[in-house]
Amino acid sequence: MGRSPCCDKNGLKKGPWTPEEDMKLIQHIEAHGAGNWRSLPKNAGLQRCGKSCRLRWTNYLRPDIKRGRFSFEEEETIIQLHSVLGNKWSAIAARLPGRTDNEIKNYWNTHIRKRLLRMGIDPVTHAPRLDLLDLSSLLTSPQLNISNLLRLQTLLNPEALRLAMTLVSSNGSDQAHLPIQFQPNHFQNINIDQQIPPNNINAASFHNQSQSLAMDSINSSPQIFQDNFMPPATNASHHQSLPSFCYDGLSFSDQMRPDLSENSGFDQSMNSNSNSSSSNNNSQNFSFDSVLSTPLSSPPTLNSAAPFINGGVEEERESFCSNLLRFEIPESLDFDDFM
DNA sequence: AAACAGTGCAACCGCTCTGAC
DNA sequence: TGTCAGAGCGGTTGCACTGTT
Repeated sequence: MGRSPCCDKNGLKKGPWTPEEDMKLIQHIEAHGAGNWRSLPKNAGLQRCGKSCRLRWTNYLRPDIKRGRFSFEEEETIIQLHSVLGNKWSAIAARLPGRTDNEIKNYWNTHIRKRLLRMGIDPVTHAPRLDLLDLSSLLTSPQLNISNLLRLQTLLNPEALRLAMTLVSSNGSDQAHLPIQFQPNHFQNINIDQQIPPNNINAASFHNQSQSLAMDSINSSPQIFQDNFMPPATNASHHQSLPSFCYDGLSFSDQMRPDLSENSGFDQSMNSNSNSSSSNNNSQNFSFDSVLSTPLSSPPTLNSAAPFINGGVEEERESFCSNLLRFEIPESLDFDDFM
């Protein structure tokens, strides 16, 4: 629409800011306040365009900017908010005092996104995806066999799982032991995602969480993987001892339920989750309603994160990231605020 | 020790959207 | 209603730092 460029490029400096430029900008804003970015460079004696000044101020020089590594809580909050808001970095930044949208975006792209991908979680949808996992490492795991894959079937992308099954079978497993679910064309019948109402974002989100929790158990340590996915216990009563977190409202059939040992990391994770829920009514039943009943006055709950606050190595964080994917969203949270 | 590759981050670009006038 | 400035966003670049060979 014939709009003039934001600044005259001729004679304007680009690139890293010098301390002198920073001082000029800070002193000018302290004296006159932020705003009028177009005229600010001239008034402040800066050879920069207004946009560059605005970005420098908002992303770096603002006195309330918090520098340094993201804490565990911040990281958790980013993931939680991103699952709800998507790439609305400014909206996310508004919930993280001292952090800028640009900083959060960079941190997401360089750290969180990569880590979610390594965990086999789609950073866009926050859904677990086996095709994003390092399948080769899974397949070389001594714990991998048909039984283990059977246990994974409720959690993973069916097509990817079928590929895994094919690979395992080709490695010498007896295909005669393949259950009916793994026969050709059967996976489409257990496509979990198809059971989620396509427009029910909340349901899908929490559905993703439950899958993410399980995926994290798989990914975080071989021992947990073994605990959760070694040959099935024959005691069917285990199902009854499980919280119904994974299944409520999702129409999982009994056949699709993972058979988890009572003392598995998965189970413990579930229990800790229900224990930390403000709506916990001492029942192990977990429904979306209970998740949504967290009071608005409290920020997104940071469950059991204390040992890793502002510390801990990357591996620790990864092994603990079941919490990262655990959401407690206040029922009265007005999502319109974000939009 | 040097060369190289990988990584993280600040900063920029180009575009769209929003609200004030 | 059109124009404009500011804000926001996704993508990208350049450079410093670090780890590996």
